[in-house]
Amino acid sequence: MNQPVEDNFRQQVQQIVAHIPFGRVMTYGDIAAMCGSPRAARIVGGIAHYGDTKLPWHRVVKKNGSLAEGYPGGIPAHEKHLRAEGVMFLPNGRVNMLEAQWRPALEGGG
DNA sequence: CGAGTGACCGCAA
DNA sequence: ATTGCGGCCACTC
Repeated sequence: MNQPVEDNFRQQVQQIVAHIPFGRVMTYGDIAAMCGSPRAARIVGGIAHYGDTKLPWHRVVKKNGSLAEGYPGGIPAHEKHLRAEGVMFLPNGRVNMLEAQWRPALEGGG
């Protein structure tokens, strides 16, 4: 249960992002924190740009619920992809962090 | 190997 | 709600 992935930061990021369930979203800061560096939020974004582009990065949003700007296609595209998964959006153009934000800790408690 | 960069975050006015 | 500034850490050229 304890893989030596501690040396691979992006390995974890990609791992987590690849485990984000359908119709859910995660924040850069949270993902970074899960990797051990809560201050590496921007690095998570960087990995999204340099790392494996085959991952569902569109399920990753900012802490305030807004979408990423450097997304391939722009926020308009990022939004569409999320909406395509059933993610609810607010009238201000942000994601409903109350329903979409994924909570891995609740997956085992319900 | 060295220096710069970035799909961010938090605080203050 | 908006604007301005620093920090932080891994990745790339």
